[in-house]
Amino acid sequence: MRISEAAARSGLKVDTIRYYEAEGLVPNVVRGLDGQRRFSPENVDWLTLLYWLRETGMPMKVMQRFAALYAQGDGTIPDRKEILLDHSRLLAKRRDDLDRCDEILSRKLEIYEEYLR
Amino acid sequence: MRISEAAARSGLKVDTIRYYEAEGLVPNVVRGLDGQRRFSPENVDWLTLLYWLRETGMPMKVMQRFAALYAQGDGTIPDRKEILLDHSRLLAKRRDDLDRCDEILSRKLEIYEEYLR
DNA sequence: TTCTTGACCTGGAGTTACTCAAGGCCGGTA
DNA sequence: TACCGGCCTTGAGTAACTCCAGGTCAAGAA
Repeated sequence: MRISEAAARSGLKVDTIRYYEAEGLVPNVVRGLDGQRRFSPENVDWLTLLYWLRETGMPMKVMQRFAALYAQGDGTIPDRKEILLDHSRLLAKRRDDLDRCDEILSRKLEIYEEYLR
Repeated sequence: MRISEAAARSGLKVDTIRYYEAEGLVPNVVRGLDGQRRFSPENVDWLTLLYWLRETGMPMKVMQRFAALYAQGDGTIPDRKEILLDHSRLLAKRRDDLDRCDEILSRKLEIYEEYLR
């Protein structure tokens, strides 16, 4: 499929996909005879994964490493697993941060309520 | 107190505090006779709030607006309340994102496990 | 008293991760 | 044939820090 559809399906913007490809984050993107990118379903799966990793705060350097491993084939699965497990721990930390912030917000809002009475 | 202590207490870095002040995010910071910033406990509370707002994804423009309202006194509390409520809704969205990503990660990890057997 | 150290200051450059705009190609439709 | 939409590349712009150079100043050591 074309880049606009890949964007719609993955959640990434067209510009971001091109940028990610240039930075080596998207292996195996082929071009048609017209020079345009063609995305396979596997490409789109990969982009979708990148979308969620980014959305939850994975730095590009890590994504780059992850993509390099992905490009090297199934032998790198243990390493990739390690990266995803690390990220999963980051998610837990972020959830804690959200809880902490929620707490602070509700305390602040209570104080506001008192002023408003 | 001095800037390094304000940084330690709020979670922000020294550089970030100076940057935030320059951008108008930190009202009422006074200077000593030596020209150095002195932070009151109220300043530190404010910085701590900014820390958590940033940590959970509030854009600087919003923080700027929030700070401007704060600087104008208690009359702006309804507006500030609105901003914090908006942010609270953003937190809920982020929690959903984390759940969604967790799901995707565990599916991916399952697939990896299968390869590893 | 002079020297050194450490914390602070400003201004400006560098970084990350996009994001947008300019200018150009190409295939399909009116 | 003329236009249009979607694609292309290159390069500039933006957000939010982050770091660095070069300088001041107060306080303790020699």
